[in-house]
Amino acid sequence: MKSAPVTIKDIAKALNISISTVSRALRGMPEIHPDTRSAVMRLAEEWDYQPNQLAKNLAKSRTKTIGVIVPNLSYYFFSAMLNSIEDAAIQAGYSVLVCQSNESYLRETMQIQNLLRSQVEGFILSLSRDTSNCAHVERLIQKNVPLVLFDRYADNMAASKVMVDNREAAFKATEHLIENGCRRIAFLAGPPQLVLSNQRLAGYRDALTKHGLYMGDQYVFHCDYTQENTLMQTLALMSLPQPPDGLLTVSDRIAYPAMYAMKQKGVRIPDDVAVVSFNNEPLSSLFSPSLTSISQPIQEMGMETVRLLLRQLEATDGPITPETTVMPTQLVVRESSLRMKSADFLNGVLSS
Amino acid sequence: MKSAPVTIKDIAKALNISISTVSRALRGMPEIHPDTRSAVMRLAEEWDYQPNQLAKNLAKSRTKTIGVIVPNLSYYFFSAMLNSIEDAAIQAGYSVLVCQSNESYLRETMQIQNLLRSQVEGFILSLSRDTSNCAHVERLIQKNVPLVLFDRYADNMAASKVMVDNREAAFKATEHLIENGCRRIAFLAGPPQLVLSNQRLAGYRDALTKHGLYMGDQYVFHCDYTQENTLMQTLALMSLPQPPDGLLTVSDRIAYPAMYAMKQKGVRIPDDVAVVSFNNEPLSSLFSPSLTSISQPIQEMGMETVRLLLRQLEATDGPITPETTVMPTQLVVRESSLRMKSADFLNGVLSS
DNA sequence: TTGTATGCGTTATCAT
DNA sequence: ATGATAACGCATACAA
Repeated sequence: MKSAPVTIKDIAKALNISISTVSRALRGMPEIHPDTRSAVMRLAEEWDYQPNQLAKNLAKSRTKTIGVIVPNLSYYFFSAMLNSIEDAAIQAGYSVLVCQSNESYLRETMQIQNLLRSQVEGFILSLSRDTSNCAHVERLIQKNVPLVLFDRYADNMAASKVMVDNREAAFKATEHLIENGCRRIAFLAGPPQLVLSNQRLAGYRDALTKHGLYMGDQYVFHCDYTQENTLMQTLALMSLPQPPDGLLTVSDRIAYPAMYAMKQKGVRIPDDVAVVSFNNEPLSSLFSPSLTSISQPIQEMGMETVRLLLRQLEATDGPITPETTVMPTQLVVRESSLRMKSADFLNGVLSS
Repeated sequence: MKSAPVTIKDIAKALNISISTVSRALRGMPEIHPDTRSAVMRLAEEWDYQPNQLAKNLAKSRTKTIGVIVPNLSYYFFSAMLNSIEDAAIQAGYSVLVCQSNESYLRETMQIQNLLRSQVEGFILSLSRDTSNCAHVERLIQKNVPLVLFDRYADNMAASKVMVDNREAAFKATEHLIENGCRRIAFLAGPPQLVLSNQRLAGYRDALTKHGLYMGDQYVFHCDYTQENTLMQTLALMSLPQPPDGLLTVSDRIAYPAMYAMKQKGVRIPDDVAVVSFNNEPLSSLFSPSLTSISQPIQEMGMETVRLLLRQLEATDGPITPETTVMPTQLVVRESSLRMKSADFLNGVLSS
């Protein structure tokens, strides 16, 4: 039971002037007489007038709003990206509508439709785990709706993308394990339909091959990002006839339960199994052992994503050719992968 | 550069009928002739017609939308609450607009204003860390805008609230520490302006007093929820002339860095210091030692929050008297607080 | 400097 | 069963 909100019509009536004058005064147009303006402002203030954004947007046929859909905001990576995206968007005068797909293809499709109906002018999108069919995204592209994908994208899509060099990152992570004496390196991958998971898998294979350690994918297991599933996959991995002595995981969120399961089994980290992961969440440094992880430049990725979208939003002449930005990663070495032999340690100390 | 979206007017023109007929057909009104309806539907489908939600809402003067403002979605508690709230809201035919205050009072005020302008019909709100002045919320109440606060609320506000029994929870957590042999129990509290922090502080004091262990607040330190600050406070705590042998923290998010700092200092957990915390995040069971924590019924809290809001939204006769729901918590005991003396252990084994 | 009139895309109240 | 037409709250081109 709330009273009807005050409109410019109310103000106009009270002041005995026309609504257009009120409208102009409120928006600070220069042609308005100072007295009129101050009278309008006073009343608006006093009545706590709030412009109706719906009406405003409808009248201008513009919302200056972009829709953001991510799989799940409880993942550090996505909530951090959201913050970065929001900052950049606000900076550019846009506001943001956020939705979660909850890793569901169906929900993703519905969210796109909802946002479309809410007249968002463009999309920033990271695909759900269960999205293999991309017809819904293709339709956006066909309609020339400005769109940028980040992190979780699909191949063969004529859309702008922002991502890190997943292959290279996995390659250097794997090499790091090799340098630390690992010979049987396992990979806890993500769902097979995730491009980024496959790219990281490729980097992992390449590194092993380069060092003559590739023995097929017997050490590759796929996880679905849930804790239970990861625990199971890890146990399966460790009960292999020849258990691994090194482990690469596709995400910190997978590394945590994996490390837990191994510790429960009496496996020492890094001595028995060295671990490297992806994402470098703030928590990864607090675990014991602290977790070596690939860090992504989240801040910059968010800004870049918005930049690519703005380029499309503000394009005047025809559809824009999609751009892809590949950003660099950094391996943050911590305890979970450091197996310093005493000789190496001494060398390190002496040479510094 | 996207082409103008199709409207009912376009469909009407193409079919040579009036827009009202199209509108009715699209909404499945019974009075429409089957042939007309199917013709309209066909074209709408073919052209991928999307109703303009702005226009719809403006015409109906209803948005069926509720605004949710939380401090930060990267906290597990808040993103989990959001999921629960969204589910319940959708269930009731409402959609949700989410905003983060980023723990800033200013931002919180702006978000409220933005949501108000977007014509949300009600608010679900958890106050920012920096919110001590509550004029912005009071104004909502004065305007009779439906509103429910959860978790982070302020006292003396005539609004509906959902929370857990913080005092009781802290009391039983502290008693648990005492039962496990702790005699000098410290409390890493949150910012002093957070009501929930003070309530937990009260429960902590009461438990100590009851057992004759209260020695003033020399063991109470306030954290601001950042990792760095928590590390510092923990180090300060441990360098007290008589360091604590038990630790209660106001949040898992504070417990993680605290445990990390202690381990760095060679403090053994739980032997030297036993730890109990709040929130029972999924990760708390993966740390080593696994973390004893107070669990809140997030799913139920979200549903209850929405229920209280709906009661206001759908009230017809005058303003509703605010309701407060206090929900139960559960102490989930794990390794960080379990100091089983060998005798107890044997008893436990023998009696089972 | 101000007012009038029209439109934004839809719903809803009249008629017909 | 369908068609005009007036809202909804605001912006804006055109008049005055």
